[in-house]
Amino acid sequence: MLDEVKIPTTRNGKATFKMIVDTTIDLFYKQGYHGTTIANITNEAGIGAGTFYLYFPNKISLYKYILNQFQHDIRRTISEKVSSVKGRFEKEKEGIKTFINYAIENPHSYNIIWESLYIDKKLFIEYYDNFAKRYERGLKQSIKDGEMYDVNTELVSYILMGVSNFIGLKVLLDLGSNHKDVDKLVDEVMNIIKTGIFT
Amino acid sequence: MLDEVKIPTTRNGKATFKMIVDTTIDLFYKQGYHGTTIANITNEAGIGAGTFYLYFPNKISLYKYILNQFQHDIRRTISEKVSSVKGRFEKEKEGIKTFINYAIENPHSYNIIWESLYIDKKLFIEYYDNFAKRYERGLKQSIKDGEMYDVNTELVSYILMGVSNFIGLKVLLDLGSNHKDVDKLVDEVMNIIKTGIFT
DNA sequence: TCATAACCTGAATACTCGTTCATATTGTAG
DNA sequence: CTACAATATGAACGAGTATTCAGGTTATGA
Repeated sequence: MLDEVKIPTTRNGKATFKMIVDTTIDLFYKQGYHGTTIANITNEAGIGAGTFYLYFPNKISLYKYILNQFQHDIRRTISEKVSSVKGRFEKEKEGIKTFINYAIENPHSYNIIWESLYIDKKLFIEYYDNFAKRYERGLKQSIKDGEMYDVNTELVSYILMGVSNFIGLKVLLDLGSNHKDVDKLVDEVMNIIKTGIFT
Repeated sequence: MLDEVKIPTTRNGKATFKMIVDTTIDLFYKQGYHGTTIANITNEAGIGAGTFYLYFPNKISLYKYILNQFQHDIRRTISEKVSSVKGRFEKEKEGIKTFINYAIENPHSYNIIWESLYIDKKLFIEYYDNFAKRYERGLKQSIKDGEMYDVNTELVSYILMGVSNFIGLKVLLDLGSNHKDVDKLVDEVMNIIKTGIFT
């Protein structure tokens, strides 16, 4: 899946590799996976068409490489932020805040992750299944600690993913009224779902 | 946008038109928009390649036609079901239930609607913006009637859309544990979000 | 019955795209 | 300085693709 990618060893090679990846992230965001051609990528990156195949055996392997990068980055970012906060309610709030802020700072990631459903359904399922399971672990701990009612953790994790994804979508696509202050927006969202879920 | 579509007048023409639409819905679901060719459609439908262009000027116009059909159908189905129920909480429950049941019975619709984000972002924005606004109308009425706290209706509508979309996604893609009984599943979901939102 | 509008055809056209390959240029270890 | 591995090139190839068109078939209203 990823092992087909050839990581360059020299300084020049690394620069070219990075150029390909960065250019592609931008193009996938703007034109989508199917709307982006190898010619688009190599032209924009200022390299020959053949150079692309020095590092990636085909278009899909580059997509998977980028998707994987975002998955790791987004998880690391959230878990770092959340771990520095005490209490499940505050953790959830921080998690959603971080998720949405990440989406705003990396609008590319959002599009690219969702698009996996239309590139290879397995990738999409893997991603959300995994995300939900990580979520559940935290929720179960909070129930043990008595910070939360004994809810169905699986359902709650999907509910919270749904909420953060759609609020993120709203902010990203600038749907409805504008929300410049994400912190305040998330505070409001959390207030709405608070008493239903938290002790 | 839609006026380019030529609606047939004779019995034979109508049958061919319907054959094209039905076949395409199935193919878009199985192979995605970009993965489906006109040749796929005409072969599967058992018609000549040229026949396609008798009714649709191009592939995108057929996609828009199908998207529009689903939008109307899904809205009509939900509003019919919801109107026969009294009380905002029961209405919301019924709405989410109907939405998820619709998704299960028409798994094609879900895929096709979401895919709009990667075909023409405007279509996607239009769809959810519109859906949210309809949602808000109902919520505002319920606030007036004293059935609901004075919440931010815009946020609540996105929260509810997020919840129903992700629970629907979970059911459709068979993520995590199975839920054969949608009614019970939705009851559980509604219990979780109940006290936070409803009086 | 027959004129005519609606319907249908599929080979041909004019692309575009992913990928390959023979050849050329680096950078650097020894 | 040199050999050689890593890096780079872009024209050429082949497999598709959406769409057109010149010509054929059907159905129906008068």
